[in-house]
Amino acid sequence: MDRVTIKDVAQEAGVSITTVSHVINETRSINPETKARVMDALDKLGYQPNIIARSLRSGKTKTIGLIVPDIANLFFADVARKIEDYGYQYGYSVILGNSDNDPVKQTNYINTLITKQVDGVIFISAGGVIEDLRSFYENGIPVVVADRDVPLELADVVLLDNEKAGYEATRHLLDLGHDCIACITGPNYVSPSMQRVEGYKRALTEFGIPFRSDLIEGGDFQFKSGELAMQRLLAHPCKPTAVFALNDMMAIGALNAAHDAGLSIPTDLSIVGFDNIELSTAVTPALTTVAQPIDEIAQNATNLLIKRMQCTRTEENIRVILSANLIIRNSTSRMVVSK
Amino acid sequence: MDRVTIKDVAQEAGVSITTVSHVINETRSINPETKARVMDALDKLGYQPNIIARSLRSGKTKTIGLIVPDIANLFFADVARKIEDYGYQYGYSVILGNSDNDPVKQTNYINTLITKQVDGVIFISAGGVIEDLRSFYENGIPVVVADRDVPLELADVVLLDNEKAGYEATRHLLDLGHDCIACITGPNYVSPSMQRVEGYKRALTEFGIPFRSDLIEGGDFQFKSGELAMQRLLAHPCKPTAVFALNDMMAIGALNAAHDAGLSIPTDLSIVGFDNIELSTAVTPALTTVAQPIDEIAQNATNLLIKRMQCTRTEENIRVILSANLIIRNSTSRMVVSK
DNA sequence: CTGAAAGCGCTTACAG
DNA sequence: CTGAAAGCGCTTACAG
Repeated sequence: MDRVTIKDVAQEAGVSITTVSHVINETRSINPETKARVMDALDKLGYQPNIIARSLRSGKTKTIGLIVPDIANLFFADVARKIEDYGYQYGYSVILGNSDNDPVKQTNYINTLITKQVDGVIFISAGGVIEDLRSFYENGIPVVVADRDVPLELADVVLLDNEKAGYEATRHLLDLGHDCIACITGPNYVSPSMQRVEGYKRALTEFGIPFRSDLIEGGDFQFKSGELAMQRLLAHPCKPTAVFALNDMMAIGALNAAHDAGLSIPTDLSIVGFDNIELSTAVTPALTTVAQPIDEIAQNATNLLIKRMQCTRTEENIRVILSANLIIRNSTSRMVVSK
Repeated sequence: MDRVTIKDVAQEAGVSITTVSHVINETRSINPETKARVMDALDKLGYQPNIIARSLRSGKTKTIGLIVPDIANLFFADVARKIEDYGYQYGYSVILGNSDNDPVKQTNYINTLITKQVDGVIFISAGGVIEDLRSFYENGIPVVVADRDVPLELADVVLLDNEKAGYEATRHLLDLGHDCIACITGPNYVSPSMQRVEGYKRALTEFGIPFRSDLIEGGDFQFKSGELAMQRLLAHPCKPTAVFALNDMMAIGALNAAHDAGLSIPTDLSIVGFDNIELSTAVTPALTTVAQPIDEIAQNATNLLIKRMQCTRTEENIRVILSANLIIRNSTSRMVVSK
């Protein structure tokens, strides 16, 4: 039950630990017979390297930290899953930190990850005191900022073109003839929310429709907030005939509020979501939504980080901007000029 | 930018590293003045212990592994979040492994966690070759099995009384007058699914209703499977008036299939789910469901594991069986004796 | 082609 | 009350 060490193997094979180490790591050429003896010993004793010792020596832990704002948001769950997959492919484990949209928890995680000596971090901000990120920098830990931009130029960044995506979603509703389009936003200190709203405004302007701030309802990207926002909108004098919710979770909340109010979707109200989580096809009606390229986000973030960790990239920080993709399903339809 | 070590601190304070170590860990009494000097040096240099070195020495990594079958299932996402919280409280980080219901990935993760030398593991099985668990045992890594039972008595176990929960859910439908009650199950090699079905059968028997295997549809605990199962049930000659889906994700899928088929819930069809994920209140109608005590599950699992890791418990393995709690919402109603 | 030894940064018997 | 030194399990210059 006691762990087998390189020393045991050396003894078994009758060679030095140096040789065993070189056999294991293939770091120098070894007499084939010696090598075979070592291999046998390795096998016989069931040697497993102690990576703690290896880490101490190399200064690398082969571990990356991932901080997400809300793991119960299926979008982040998906992103986390993909990042884990890609990390695994390159031999990295992922320590997941769920900041729960709480800047204090976020700070705690940042400190934990530093203490744990992760080799790198993928960071999806919950907002708050982003100065914390500087600690990574000061500890020489590379960071890739994903999904939500952060006003500190200390990291590579992988983002969506949220402005364009917001524009296209709104444009879709405008093309269907809607002219009273509400918007349920995320927290306004979060860059994707702000930028999608910018896109929304641009589309309105293009169609000569004045922007009305009273058609903007603030949510927090969770179900409940979408439901509550929709309820407020339903009480609005200018009954909106369409709603652009800045994520699917809130769109689903809005859908329910509308159902509860006896509206039929999309006849009485068109709804567009954002993210294209799996659930968006599972609700009724299936949600028209803006698909995020989750796989690309995860892949780019992981790749950039790995390059930094392995120092194959030491140049300037890079900004990757990806494109979203409107998916038209059954929650939107041409405005009915009824009543 | 170079890490500050205990040696730097010793030099700064003009003492030995032994003394610094003892100050840090409060492991022996130190002359107050010396102590103050060391504290100052610690502070001034911003010393952070290198936990890798500490781990190498102590053989402990203060890390626990958590293996879940599907992180995109909100139930597991919630469990994971809670376990992480509790672990954090005791100074443990959590490495999350998502087996994706894939026995091969599960085996991979098991090996990764062993390699990473986690101090303990909380294991929610995806089924498959559970013999893998033995490797933890052989490496002296304590395991707590949660949610899904495993036919190996090598670990403490935290489970729900699934039979009783299944009974109560079915009983609720029977009390409402339903007598043709379908059941959408999970994979049948997974203990909670089997046991909930047992409870379902017992309730039927108690009401003198013969069990009909053609009213059982197999799913995989994901949305889509609930939807597909419901579609099959709708084509069933004996139109069931009620469905017991063994988790909320499938219940929501079933809800949609029913909506799509033009049924109104609960008038035409009652649906009971299982888990009480947040989403169950966000769909329309809100789901009657069996609430799992997620917090208790997480807390018990974490506590048992911590005791094992700290060797404060060395006795026989323990089995904690928790109770679920039926929550009646709007997706179930008295059977209408119509048509 | 191979080995003895230093060193990664800690903790902790051992000695005084 | 304090310190010198061994040792955790590796990797890797250095030497031959």
